[in-house]
Amino acid sequence: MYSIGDLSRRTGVKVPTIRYYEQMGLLEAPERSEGNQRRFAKAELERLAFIRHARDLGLTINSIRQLIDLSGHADRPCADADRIAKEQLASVRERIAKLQKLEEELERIATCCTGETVGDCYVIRALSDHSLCGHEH
Amino acid sequence: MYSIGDLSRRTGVKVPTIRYYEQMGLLEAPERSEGNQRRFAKAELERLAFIRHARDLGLTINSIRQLIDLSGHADRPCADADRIAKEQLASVRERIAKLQKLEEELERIATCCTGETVGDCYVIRALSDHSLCGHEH
DNA sequence: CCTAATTGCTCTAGTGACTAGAGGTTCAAG
DNA sequence: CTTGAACCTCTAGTCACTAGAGCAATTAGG
Repeated sequence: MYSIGDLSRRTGVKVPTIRYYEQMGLLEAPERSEGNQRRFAKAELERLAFIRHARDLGLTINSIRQLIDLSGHADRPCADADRIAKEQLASVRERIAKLQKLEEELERIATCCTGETVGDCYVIRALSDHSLCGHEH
Repeated sequence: MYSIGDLSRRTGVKVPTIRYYEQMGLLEAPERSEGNQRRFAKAELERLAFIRHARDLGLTINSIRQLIDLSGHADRPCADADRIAKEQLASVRERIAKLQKLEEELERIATCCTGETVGDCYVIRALSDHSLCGHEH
């Protein structure tokens, strides 16, 4: 039996966040001590590690809830789990592509500033004048 | 003089978002018609385009406010503007690096699922068992 | 000039995934 | 038995919007 603090130390998930996950239905309401404090079993530790991992991978609370529901039915086809992972992958790739465009543009903006005062600062001019951009966005 | 809808159409910023920016102090409170509707001058159109551009580049409202304050003092050294742009560039690069790690891992997870049912689904096992990961995170 | 459709107004509340704080209770070590 | 850390619940705040209610003003057509 782990206290909420134990769980937090073992998974790296902060204490209020664990309570939040419980509230959101990702963790089931655990047993309580006589004094009403949470006491978690090993299964809950593992589930929290799962949640942590999935969050690190950028899955939303909702996606994680779906996966947890899924994993409760070991007999179902895993196409859904596969789909969630693939969707996540697609969204990550999209975000990367978008950020790389920004990187390019910021690079140009941030390295070309030769002015001495704000009046002729390239950063501010570039932000004001879209036409200085390398490409559309 | 532009109505809020004109401004919205010209900049691509939604009407409620324009009001939100005003509330946040990014746009100054504009003149009003006799019937209390906002009437924007050209300067405000330009400022909104600036804001839009900066938001597209991922700058926070706070950073944008700083840049706007800065641009009001054309005589100041532009080191601050430069710093904001560089910080933004660094944060974008960080985000890209992080996402690329996720991409790698999701790729592995999403493409290796050969199981037919959730019981032996690689996606769910990989999320449960951190040790299946290619690298630390 | 009148009417209807569109656009505008303010205000409140909701989103996601937490985080912070108040004000109180329980637990474990010494 | 005391003390201080850890725990409890509840509310509110974060960021950058978005949605909706319930009205008022504007504009285009007839």
